[in-house]
Amino acid sequence: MRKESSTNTLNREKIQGDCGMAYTLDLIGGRWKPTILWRLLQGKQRYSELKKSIPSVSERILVLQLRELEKDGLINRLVYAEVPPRVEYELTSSGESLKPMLQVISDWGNVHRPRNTPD
Amino acid sequence: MRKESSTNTLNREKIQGDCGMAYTLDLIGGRWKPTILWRLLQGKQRYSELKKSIPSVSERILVLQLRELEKDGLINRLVYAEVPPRVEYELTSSGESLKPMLQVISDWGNVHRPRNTPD
DNA sequence: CTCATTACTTACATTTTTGTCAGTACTGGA
DNA sequence: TCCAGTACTGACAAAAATGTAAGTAATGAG
Repeated sequence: MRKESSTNTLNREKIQGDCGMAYTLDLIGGRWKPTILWRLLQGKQRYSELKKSIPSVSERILVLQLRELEKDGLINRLVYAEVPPRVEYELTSSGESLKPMLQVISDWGNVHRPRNTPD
Repeated sequence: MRKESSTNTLNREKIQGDCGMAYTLDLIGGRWKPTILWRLLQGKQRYSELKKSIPSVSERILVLQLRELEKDGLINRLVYAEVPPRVEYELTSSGESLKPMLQVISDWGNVHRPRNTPD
């Protein structure tokens, strides 16, 4: 998915190495990652529950974002040897440690963003 | 640059309307925005100074990111009627209000990221 | 044997972001 | 007239992110 040595990738890596902010933002910056993390802060969730609670993601993308969060050590994927399959996702301790930060980010946004009109 | 009604764009807008976190992350999430904001937290900077302090950005992208930050109300663009031209960028009060949040994001990243080896 | 259930994959297409490189506009001074 | 200096802009190209639609694997219930 990523070329190894495009200027784009090199720049990304360079910035992240220099700047904690860029690193953090890359981890939580995917389209659906904030939503997923927010859900998981409420506790462990099955794949199907996540899917239901975020109806506009396609499965492909949901899985993709979950895999990245897992690779980055923010969530755990718990597979139960059952049929039909059961897979649960939960925050790692590293993921949990995001909580205060996510709260601050959320608060800033809620103060400054234009709101959706509730119907 | 953006189609108005691609699923992609609609999803972005929907999420942002529902979730302060997604809104905030979209504002500060561009490749060079954290770096630019970090610079500007140190004070007003001329275009040429920004360019010099971030040597790997191309001018086109630098300008693009500055324009977006401006559109989103985080920075001001001050144009002096001089020749050769002089343009300075500074944080708005809204931009300044990001400071504690950026600090938290930066700190989290610095604790958790793998470091660049200093040469 | 067939079906329902769950958690995915795969192939492909579209949209968005980022980057390259060359050029422009202005004007005061040599 | 020609050039230096500053802050851009434009045409084009590559890479990355996101989305669509259809299919797969396993197995216990009926």
